[in-house]
Amino acid sequence: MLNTTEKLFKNFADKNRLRILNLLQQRKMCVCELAFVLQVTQPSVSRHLKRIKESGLIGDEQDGLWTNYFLKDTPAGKNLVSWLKTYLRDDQVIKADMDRLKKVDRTKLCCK
Amino acid sequence: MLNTTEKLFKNFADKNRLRILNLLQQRKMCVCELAFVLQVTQPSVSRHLKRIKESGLIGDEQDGLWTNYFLKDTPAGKNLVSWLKTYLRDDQVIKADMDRLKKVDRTKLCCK
DNA sequence: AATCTAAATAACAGGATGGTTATATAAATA
DNA sequence: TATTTATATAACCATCCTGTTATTTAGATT
Repeated sequence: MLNTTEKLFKNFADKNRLRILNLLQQRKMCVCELAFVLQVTQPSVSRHLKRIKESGLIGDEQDGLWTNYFLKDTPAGKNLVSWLKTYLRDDQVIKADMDRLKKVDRTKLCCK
Repeated sequence: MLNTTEKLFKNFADKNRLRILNLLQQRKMCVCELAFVLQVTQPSVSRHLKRIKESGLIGDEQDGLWTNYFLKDTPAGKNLVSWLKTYLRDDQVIKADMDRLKKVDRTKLCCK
């Protein structure tokens, strides 16, 4: 319980994971889309996703070669994530993420 | 903003800081009381408190030789901490903390 | 002024974290 | 079946984290 809570909050204790959670609130996304929006490497995103998934906050589903990650409907998590959305709305980095999110096209991304 | 949020959540991303925040919700406490209840060393508690204080969640006041730490009334923090209280209520470690909290007597503690 | 004592700080060790590049895996397609 | 491609994993490195013990600081007391 204490351990679960610690793990839950660890998800929110990193800038890039906050950005990922904020993005997944908009829509499900694959790894290469997230890597593009965050502007970090694909393995880095993969590892963040793995961690968040282990705490039960997100799930994934296969879509051909792509793996879509999405927010799960957890009692504790959803509240925190939706709180995030409003709280970070005016942040410059978050805004820039949202802009890139609109432009992203998964068919033109990744290792090509 | 993103940085502030990251720092805020880092406070909650450690077991002992969760315990400290939970305890401070009961009453203001000095360092040696916290060290006794958590059963860790005084310098360890001092450093945790310093970190939490830097994020603005807690404040401190002098009381003779003692330094009392207390939860501050911050918009973001208070919500999270009160959520903590109910969420962790049934945890064994937290319960044991509460028991020790009742027994603690600062006049008989510390390096003596 | 000298001495106690609660708290802060310094210094250290072991382990976690987060980024990178290189490589392996597995689904889709030729 | 061979190849392509999105993702996962491994290996490495620098940094941070958290606990410890030893020491310093500063408020009280004698």
